[in-house]
Amino acid sequence: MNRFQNKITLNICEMVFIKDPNSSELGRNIVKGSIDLIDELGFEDFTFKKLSKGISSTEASIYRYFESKHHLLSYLILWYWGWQEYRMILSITNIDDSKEQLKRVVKILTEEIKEDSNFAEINEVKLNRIVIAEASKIYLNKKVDHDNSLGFFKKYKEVVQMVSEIIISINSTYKYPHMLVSTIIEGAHHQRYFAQHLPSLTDVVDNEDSITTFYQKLALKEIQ
Amino acid sequence: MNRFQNKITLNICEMVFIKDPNSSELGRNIVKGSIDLIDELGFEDFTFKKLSKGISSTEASIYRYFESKHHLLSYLILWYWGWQEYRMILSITNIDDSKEQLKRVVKILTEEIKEDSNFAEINEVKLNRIVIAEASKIYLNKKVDHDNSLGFFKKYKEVVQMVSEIIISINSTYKYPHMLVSTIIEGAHHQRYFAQHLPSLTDVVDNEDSITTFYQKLALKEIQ
DNA sequence: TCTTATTCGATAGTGTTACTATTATAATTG
DNA sequence: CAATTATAATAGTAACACTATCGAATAAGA
Repeated sequence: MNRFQNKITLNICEMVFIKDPNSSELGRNIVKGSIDLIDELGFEDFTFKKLSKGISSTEASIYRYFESKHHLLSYLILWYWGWQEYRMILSITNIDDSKEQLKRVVKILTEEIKEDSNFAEINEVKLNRIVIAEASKIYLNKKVDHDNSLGFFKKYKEVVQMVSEIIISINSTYKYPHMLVSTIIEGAHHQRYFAQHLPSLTDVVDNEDSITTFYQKLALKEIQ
Repeated sequence: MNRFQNKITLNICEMVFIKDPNSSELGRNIVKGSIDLIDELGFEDFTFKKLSKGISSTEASIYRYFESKHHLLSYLILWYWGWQEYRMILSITNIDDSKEQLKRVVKILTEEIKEDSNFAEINEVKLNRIVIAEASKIYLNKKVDHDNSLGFFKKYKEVVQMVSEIIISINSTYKYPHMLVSTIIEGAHHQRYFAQHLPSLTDVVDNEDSITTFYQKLALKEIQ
């Protein structure tokens, strides 16, 4: 299983970092430490100063890897979507029925994340919470067009494109595949957040994954 | 028409401001000026110092109305949902068919906003752009539970509840009305933003409102 | 009209954040 | 071993998010 690790890591766009954090111990500590700290404090209260204390390094050293905390967050999100893409590809390998493929990828994109032992330095559960609570901040700002041109959202787009192609193979005349997919992904993230903090905006019941069920059914009904 | 103005304005939760901005010229300038400036600069680069210059006042004076820029943004969003609620109520008055009601409220929640001359001091077009690009920041942070307990999201919840009730009157056994409604609202906002900045995540075509069409159809198919 | 309270602008100040710059030392590579 | 590179340590800056104080203008009440 480990053979995938390098592949995914290396795929991350070089524009997002100054020096590849995967190339050194300090770099890996920055990534690992930032996941812990952003999850704990939220992105607003997260600073390089606090991170540097946590990993026994200095602010200036972290700046040699990432231009800003915004870039570091973008790196984490990019890694996440690379990882999700890899999980999606695995999950539909050898599955011929497109509807079954769709069900499986929607499950991956909407379910609660469990830790993946293949990537020791990344806590996927925490990273998923970060994606839910912080990811939109990397594009909801005035630098979005610039960052987009540097490839910050490439992996996310690939994921959307991949699911869209499955949808088209189910119904080749369906007009809004990308809209449907991005609605499902963002929607599922919102629902998980609402379930925790604003429950009256959702209908989540315990001991069943109503979020995944909801979006799986929604997708199939919609594209018929 | 003007008779609605006070009603909506007064409905805004008092916890969100220190002094009611509607009670003075300065207060109204703060609101008007902040809409212009947040739309122009984005919430991150927006500061009370810049705003105070723009309205020829001082930072300290603005702090007498709002505890922080976060509170000011929350006020704007709260106003927006109060306004949307009022538009929704008007749009379904005397309409008996629940499906037609649903189509109409979904249209209001997903369409491109035109200016409403009833509220001179608020530029609804700019405010809508702010809601799309900045609104999620008022709940995607560690203060969400506290702010929720103070009623910051009350109007948004009421809007979701109102549409959910229409859905239930169409299909009383439907299990996920709130999930569907919040998915539609957040989804539509995302699609408008993606259409501008990340077009490969959506399928927007010019000279037709595909976003409204998409969500109207999605809603009806889903609850059948 | 005199008093009192409120509002607002002006100014100053504080701690924190998001960086940048410099230097010395330790580790790695050729 | 020499040369390069990586890192830690330290210092410094401009901007930001406030807080505090004070005095002038205005409005409200007696």
